Amino acid sequence: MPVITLPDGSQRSYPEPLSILDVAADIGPGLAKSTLAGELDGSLHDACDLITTDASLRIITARDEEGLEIIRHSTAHLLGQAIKQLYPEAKMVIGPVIENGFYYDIHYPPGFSQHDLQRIEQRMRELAAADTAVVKRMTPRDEAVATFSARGEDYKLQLIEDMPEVQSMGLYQHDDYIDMCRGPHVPHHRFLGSFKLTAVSGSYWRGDSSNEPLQRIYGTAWRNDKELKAYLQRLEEAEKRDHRKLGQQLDLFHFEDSAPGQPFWHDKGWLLYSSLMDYMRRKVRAHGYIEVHTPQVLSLDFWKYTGHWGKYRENMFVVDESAETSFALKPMNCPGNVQIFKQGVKSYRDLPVRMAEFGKVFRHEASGARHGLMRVQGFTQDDAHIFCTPAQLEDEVIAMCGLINEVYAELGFTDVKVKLSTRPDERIGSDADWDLAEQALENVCRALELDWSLNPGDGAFYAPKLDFHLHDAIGRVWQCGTIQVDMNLPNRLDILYTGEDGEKHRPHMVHRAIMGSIERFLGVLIEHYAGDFPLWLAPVQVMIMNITDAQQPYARAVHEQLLQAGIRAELDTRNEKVGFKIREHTLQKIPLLVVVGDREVEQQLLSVRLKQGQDLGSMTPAALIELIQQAAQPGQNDLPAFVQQQ
RNA sequence: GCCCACAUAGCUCAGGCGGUAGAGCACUCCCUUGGUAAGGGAGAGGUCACAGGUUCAAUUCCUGUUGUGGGCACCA
Repeated sequence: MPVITLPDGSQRSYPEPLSILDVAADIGPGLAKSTLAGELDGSLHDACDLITTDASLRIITARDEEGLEIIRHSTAHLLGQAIKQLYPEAKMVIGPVIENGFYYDIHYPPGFSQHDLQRIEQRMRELAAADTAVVKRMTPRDEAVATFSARGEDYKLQLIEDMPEVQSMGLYQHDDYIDMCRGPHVPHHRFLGSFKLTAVSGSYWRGDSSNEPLQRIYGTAWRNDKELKAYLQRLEEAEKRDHRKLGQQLDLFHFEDSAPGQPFWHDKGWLLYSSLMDYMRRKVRAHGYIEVHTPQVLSLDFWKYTGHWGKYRENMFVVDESAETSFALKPMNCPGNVQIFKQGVKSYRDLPVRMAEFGKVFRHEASGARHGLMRVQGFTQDDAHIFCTPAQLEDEVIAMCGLINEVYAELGFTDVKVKLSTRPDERIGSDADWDLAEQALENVCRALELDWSLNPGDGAFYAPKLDFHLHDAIGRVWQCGTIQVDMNLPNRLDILYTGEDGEKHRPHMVHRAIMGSIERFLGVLIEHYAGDFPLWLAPVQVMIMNITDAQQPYARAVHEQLLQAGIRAELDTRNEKVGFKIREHTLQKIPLLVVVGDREVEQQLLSVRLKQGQDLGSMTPAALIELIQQAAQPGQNDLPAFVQQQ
């Protein structure tokens, strides 16, 4: 005699158990037709599942987020069906839902080519159009084992072995295909159809590279073709702001075979790079840091002493290993900074020492890991190490969080989330130290009311950390800043300070980076701004164009004047029409375009327009200089709005 | 490191079932001196990533290497 409570609070009672779909049908035939599943007392169930007791029920349709996930999950099963028909020897592994779609891992040693993908997708379309019902059956364990044994699905059998406590599992069948799943799934294939297979790649059984390799096929799936199309368009948009593409188009940097994973910065890219570095230098000085600089190449003995050789030799570039004294390029700045701290005797009066180093480090990466500026082999970190007393620890971390958020806001990132990563299984140091360090970080998160969450087990092997995740202009997340409370390196490298009591004490050491790798951060910035940098970062801030040769002397004089004022101005005196010049420099995303013709020369004025097209009318060179100096400030990231306010 | 692709002019790309290649833009020169997103003409430009192999002949086919792209694994 179940009584069903619906989301609007209304109740319906029924004489005997009935399915979720039955309830939907009772509410209305339209709802029944679009029912995908139901949420019963907070957990998702298939539409065919019976309701035997009183419960609250929410019908899930494609409009719900859960509905979309169900569609994606079922499309993965559709992929499975197509694969098994076309490649009967393939063994299905797992097919989960991911952001925007799904994938399926498949054991199929010959591998799938792009051509296979098209073939599979074609078959999926045929299957989706065939108007097939999906039938769920809760199946006793031994029967499920028998089913998958008969079908040669070795991996499904292993998955069953992984859940010894489960006595019956949901098997979903459509036509000749059977898959095991927690569900729910769509009740019928008419809900499927707006999908596309997007990529094929490799993966590993249980995600472990020492296990056998698997094939993974990625797909995207949506409620309808309109959503699918919109998604594919979003992908195109993201492609347009790809930093590698923009780096080429805007002449910022290039890569070449002679230096894999190391950018050649062109003048415009280096202006960007320098602007960022200048900005950070000013910032850290203002926040009480000292800046140091340590050697690039240090002896292997030193790296053995610090422990890096033991742990990271695979990723270290070694110089002349056969020589009597071997050296390696530094992969990290911390040991060098510690060496500076160790010079002389430190008193508690000297602490905290906030030591910044814009140190260039080199890390040899696995061949498949490199990726434009996002993963390079030689890069500069905006690194710092804070040496402090235990009593100072939390305040120092609080100050760092303040600095980090200030920098992000000025760079145009307002949506910042923090993850507290705690001790991993493989680690060094005592549990007592880990307790202390983790507690300090958590205290800070609470005290500052950061938007934070726990990421258990994801800390570095030597320290727990706060990681800062930025959300960019198109919603992607980038992990950039990090704060790591390290109780281990001070021990290992034996650093000490003299306390108030005259005794030697061990300082705490906090590693911290805001941008992380400058190279990578520039990649993020390029994509965030789509190459449209705010005035204070734009490599070229102003382009001066003459209309005919007659204005060349005046244009040159104005150019000089702007350069003298410290403005990044360029001059275009080419024999081209002004419309042509404007088009080119607009495409080069130069914020301010200045035109000088006879009228301007006569009145000693400049005709100014914004990249976005607004005409700012005429102004004197001095007025333009003042405008730029006021607008080109960190944090001032919207020139049209700034101009509007003037 | 693993899976699947890719590498042709400065850039974006076409081409060829084996007979050393083409377009647009950029570049150089000429005409044009034009007021806010492409004025016109001519010219120059390539060891078809690199190394082997097959072949009378390889940019094209095969193998390997390097690099790049999408993922996996890794990421102090």
